[in-house]
Amino acid sequence: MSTLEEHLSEDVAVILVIIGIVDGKPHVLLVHRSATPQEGKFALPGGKWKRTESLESSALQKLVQETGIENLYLEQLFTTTGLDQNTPSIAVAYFALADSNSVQLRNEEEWRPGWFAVESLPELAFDNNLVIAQAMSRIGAKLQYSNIAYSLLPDEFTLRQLQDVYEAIDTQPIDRRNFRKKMLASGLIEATGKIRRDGAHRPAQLYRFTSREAILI
Amino acid sequence: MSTLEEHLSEDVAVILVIIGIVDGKPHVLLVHRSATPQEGKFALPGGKWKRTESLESSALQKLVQETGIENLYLEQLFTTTGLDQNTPSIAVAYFALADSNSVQLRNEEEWRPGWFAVESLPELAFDNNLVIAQAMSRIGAKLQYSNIAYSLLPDEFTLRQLQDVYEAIDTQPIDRRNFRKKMLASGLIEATGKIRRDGAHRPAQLYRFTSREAILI
DNA sequence: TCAAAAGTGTTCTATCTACACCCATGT
DNA sequence: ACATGGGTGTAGATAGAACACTTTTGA
Repeated sequence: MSTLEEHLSEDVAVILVIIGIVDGKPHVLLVHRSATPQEGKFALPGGKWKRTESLESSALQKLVQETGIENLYLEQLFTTTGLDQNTPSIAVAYFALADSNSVQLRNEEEWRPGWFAVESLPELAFDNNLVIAQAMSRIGAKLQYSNIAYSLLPDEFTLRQLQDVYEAIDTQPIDRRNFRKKMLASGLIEATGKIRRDGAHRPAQLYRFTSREAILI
Repeated sequence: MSTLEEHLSEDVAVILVIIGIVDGKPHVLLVHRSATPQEGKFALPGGKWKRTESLESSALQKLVQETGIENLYLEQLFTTTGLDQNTPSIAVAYFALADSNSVQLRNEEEWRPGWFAVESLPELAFDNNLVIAQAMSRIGAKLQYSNIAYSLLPDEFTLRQLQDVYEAIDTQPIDRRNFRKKMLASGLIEATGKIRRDGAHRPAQLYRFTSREAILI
């Protein structure tokens, strides 16, 4: 890569808001900045856009690198300027949804990636707090009229797990009976026929999403 | 500006989907490309991002240049790569809504800007047809739960004019009585007390938007 | 037998849809 | 007087919200 191209590639960054549910609450994957600028702060994972590929490819590649998973829901959020006041640059933000139990965090001394509860984040580098807030807002809206929750859960799940995801994002309780009716009537999920025993109570039926591609309803 | 900076600035473009209603149908403002690449085709107006300002400022400046209006609704759509296969670059697309009767088109021989009906567009430069389709989809959705229609109309308007806007975007007829009830109940508009006479029929009351800032409902 | 979560139906309420007639004006 | 678009109310259908008891299991 020529010196010119190296310089050029610093102009455009891709950053990722990777959301997962941990302990029933939405968490975001953050890394620790060990280099300037904003050294010592936590920040969203990201990288430079490689001019030889599309933005989407760059984001997807970073997503796989951070989570070890291939088929997560990934959507562009927006593009901002001025991450860093000193060097004019633009950052294209994406958000992704992941089943946190399936994610394999990178174990790197330099970055120390980890899950952080969205409701109690520290002050992050750049405008990352704002970017995360926007992502949560978009996810909340989109949960209501799409099946993107598929990306927050394992292939098979109980209706209670599904409801937990909705309640974690909406942060308000949902009536169990109405939720079941609505989800089943939507056609987005179907029973697998299997049941799961996990405690001193009636076993729960397992469901799956009828499609694991994003669908608007 | 140094040679390096000139080169850098070519990497990021801002393009605008400016939508207005002409003859009861949605139209988009296009310009004629008189230079390579894609010479001779029509395209969305746009320009290079100036690294000394924010993306939003660049878009707004271009918007004023094309329409002569300051306070239009402007929203970022998304960012794409590969407008031109040869030189890797990214384009940040915005859409704006304008009262076409208030717009003063630039009268430039080189660009020849004009309004084109969205439903019968020619093949445009780059992926502009796709960008416009996405903009229309977003506008259609947003009309339902916001007041962005304010930007498509003059300050004072009749309920019929407002309904025409909605029908032009949705491309399906709406019941007049239900529409009036819903709009008035929403609180987004209020009567001005004035009436407008324009023909051999009962005069219509004029309304205004209670707010000319974007509001979600 | 007890605790804990799963499963299930009905009533009420609010919202959306469909629909027809009179009113004010200019010609 | 007539043609044109503005203005109004009601009834039926649909979707969402509220709400309590029985079932199955493990300890």
